[in-house]
Amino acid sequence: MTSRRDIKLYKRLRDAGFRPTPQRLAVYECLLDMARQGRHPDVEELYHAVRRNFPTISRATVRRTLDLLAGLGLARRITFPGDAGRYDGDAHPHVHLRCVDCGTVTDIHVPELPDLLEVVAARSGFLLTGHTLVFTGLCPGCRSSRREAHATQAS
Amino acid sequence: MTSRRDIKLYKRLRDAGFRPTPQRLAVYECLLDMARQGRHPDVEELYHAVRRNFPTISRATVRRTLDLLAGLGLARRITFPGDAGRYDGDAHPHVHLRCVDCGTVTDIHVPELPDLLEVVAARSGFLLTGHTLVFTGLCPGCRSSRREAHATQAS
DNA sequence: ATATGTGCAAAAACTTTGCACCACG
DNA sequence: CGTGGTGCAAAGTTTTTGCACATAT
Repeated sequence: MTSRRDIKLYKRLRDAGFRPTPQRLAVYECLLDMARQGRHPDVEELYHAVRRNFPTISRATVRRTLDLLAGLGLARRITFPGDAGRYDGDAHPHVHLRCVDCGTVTDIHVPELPDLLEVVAARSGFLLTGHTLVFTGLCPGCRSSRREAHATQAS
Repeated sequence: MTSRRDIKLYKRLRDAGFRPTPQRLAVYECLLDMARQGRHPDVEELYHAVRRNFPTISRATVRRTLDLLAGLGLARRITFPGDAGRYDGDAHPHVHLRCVDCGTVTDIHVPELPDLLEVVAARSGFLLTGHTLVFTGLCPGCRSSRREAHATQAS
């Protein structure tokens, strides 16, 4: 299970004074897999996913590892109102879009984002270290199904 | 306590088929007061604040009212990783800055935001209805105190 | 050896929900 | 009257914490 990709984490952990335990590598591996599929798991989902390859891991370790990864900048924690905390293995600055109807979360990389970051940093005097940018609305699919619904019941 | 400002809420509620109860007006009033001071209370804080003028109100009503206001677009719910949900009485699109050291949350209105909204909408096909934009980092104050700390302990 | 990390389970924190009573329309 | 709203308390979720055992340096 341990792939080439884990080497990055291995070194990163050592450099930061943490131990590259199998649990941590497994959680990271799993998180990256899900990110590649555009999935943003919560602790429970990740726990079950990791468990398939690492049957003895505990929820607490999954959570602690995720927070550790987030602290190292290797993962990002995103919170949506009315939802458990989720984690994204894609650490590059990007925006999350959440459909209020079907609940799916989509990643979108906008080229204007770095500019916005600079503007915010300049205007605030903050030293920026992270961000959580969530837009909510109706996804294309739910827009059309909602139109149909209206057309059917109303006038 | 009921001020001119509540008239807006009064009509808004009626129009949407909800009753303009004293509790709702009181919560809204209080939320706006805090927003004017740049504060972003959670349910508990708001509960105690409203209680001073409305001693019988319950936490549940505060929460239900806040969610109602958020649904009407009169308030905004913001969630920060590792923190209870907070509410902002300023419903205009703006960005939140949170200091990871002292925890304070600052509002910042950036003129580039509408542009970003448009780009996101265009690129995604979403019908955007809301957003939660949180940047995290070190505020100017904590930047300097951290420098001092380093200067003292390290080399 | 010793500082770190893990797993389990208990505790805490936050949010939602059911229900009896009240009030406006 | 009936629908919608409130207050209280219980139940449900999610997250944090304490502690004994295991592990890597």
